Amino acid sequence: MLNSYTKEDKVMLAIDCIIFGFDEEGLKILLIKRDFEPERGKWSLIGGFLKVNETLDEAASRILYTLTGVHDIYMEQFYTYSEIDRDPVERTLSVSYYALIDIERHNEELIENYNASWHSIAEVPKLIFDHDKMLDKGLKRLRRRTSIVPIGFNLLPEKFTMLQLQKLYEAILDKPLDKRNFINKINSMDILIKLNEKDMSSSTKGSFLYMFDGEKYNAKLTDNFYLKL
Amino acid sequence: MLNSYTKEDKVMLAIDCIIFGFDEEGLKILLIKRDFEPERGKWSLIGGFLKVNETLDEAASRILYTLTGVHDIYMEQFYTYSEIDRDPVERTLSVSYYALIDIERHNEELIENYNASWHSIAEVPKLIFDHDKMLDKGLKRLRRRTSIVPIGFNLLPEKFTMLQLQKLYEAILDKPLDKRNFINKINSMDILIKLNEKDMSSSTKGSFLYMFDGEKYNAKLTDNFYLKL
DNA sequence: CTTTACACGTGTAAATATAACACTTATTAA
DNA sequence: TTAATAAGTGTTATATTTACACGTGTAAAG
Repeated sequence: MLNSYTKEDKVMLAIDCIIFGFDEEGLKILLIKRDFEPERGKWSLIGGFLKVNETLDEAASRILYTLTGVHDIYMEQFYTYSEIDRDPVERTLSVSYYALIDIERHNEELIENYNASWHSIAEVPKLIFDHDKMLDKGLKRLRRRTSIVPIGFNLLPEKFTMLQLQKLYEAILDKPLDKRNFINKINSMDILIKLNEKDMSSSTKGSFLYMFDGEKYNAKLTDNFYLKL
Repeated sequence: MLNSYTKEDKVMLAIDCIIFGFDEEGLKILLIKRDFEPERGKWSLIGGFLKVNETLDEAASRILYTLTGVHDIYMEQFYTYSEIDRDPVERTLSVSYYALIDIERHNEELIENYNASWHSIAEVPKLIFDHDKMLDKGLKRLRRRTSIVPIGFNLLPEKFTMLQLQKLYEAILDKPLDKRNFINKINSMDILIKLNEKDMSSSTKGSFLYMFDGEKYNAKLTDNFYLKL
């Protein structure tokens, strides 16, 4: 804004989204196999273009909804990519987001229609354009964020066991955690509700189910309160 | 990219830059007083528009050079703002950067020509548009980054005293630090070169000058090596 | 009915990291 | 020679993090 308003250049803005999910096998991302040129048949993050009358968050929500059939997905914008030739067809910048969803809670049919599928984070194929770079940065951001702020719950069903939660953190941080230390840490934060309900699928004894207590968490947000796992 | 390439909307992209500087008085930012509409006479971050043939980093560098006369300024992109009416004149998104410069090393004349001036971080006036929000987020990012990665040196002259470095960190983190603990921490990182040269301006005894050792630092980057101040 | 198998749940001690704290030293100017 | 001033330097106490092992409850098998 050093100059007055004159006709400035305009560009196309893509939104590309890393959709993270989690199951017994670990951390996964949702990719689509492109059925159009360029790069037909190659794997790609989920994306779309910004419309002139929506915000980036709205565009990201729209794109996420289109593919998953789910509203109100947790997401965070993390970087804007602008290499001149990043998209070989036309000058396009891309604002990247990552999103966290409960892997059970999405529309299978939509995913199939769009040629999408889940890939373990350790076995992600080569992606188009600069999507590899995006994934790298997004994953790093996710790691940093989850170890500070309890956003990981977005990857779990509403009710979960302590072991599930631990496995989730292990998958995200890509390192083993000590069971007792983990439980002590989580409990000391006092942001979980312990239910009078057990998951009996994993053992004869059964393991208690927990829920994330968003209200308690929000009440604590004033102090600089964080995890560090 | 769920759809094939058709005519997608295009938008104007601004780049807005928080230029941080540091002197005896503390942490400062460079602001310009707008001499054009809208918001004439109001304070604003330093900005400009992306040209179709440059990357965001190039645009940011260009804008920084225009105002300061300095090349190769340390900078980091941190968020892209997209509220529909953030700019009342025309639909414009803004990619925000922060930059760190040695406050002594810029072109006074240019700054005057552009109606720019330095403002202590504690006394920043109301800014135009969503620039307040940008500053808030940028400052938070700077705080987090400086306490992890030694980027603070970019705000100091090449040679500096320990006390200067401590004052810098105190200014960025906005909290007092213990002198001995600070020096021990910094020394334990082993990324400074102690010069055989003293700054005599502050005391009769004089205090040793140091330089940041970028090579040593880079060599250590492999391990997860960080400050935590 | 008893035993076995299995994962759940729990606490303490050692090691490490952080935080608190005060005096001696070098130099110049009075 | 003395006084004044900021520089430089280590140790102890506290807090945090890590390491580590066994009793418990339940269902299925015998």
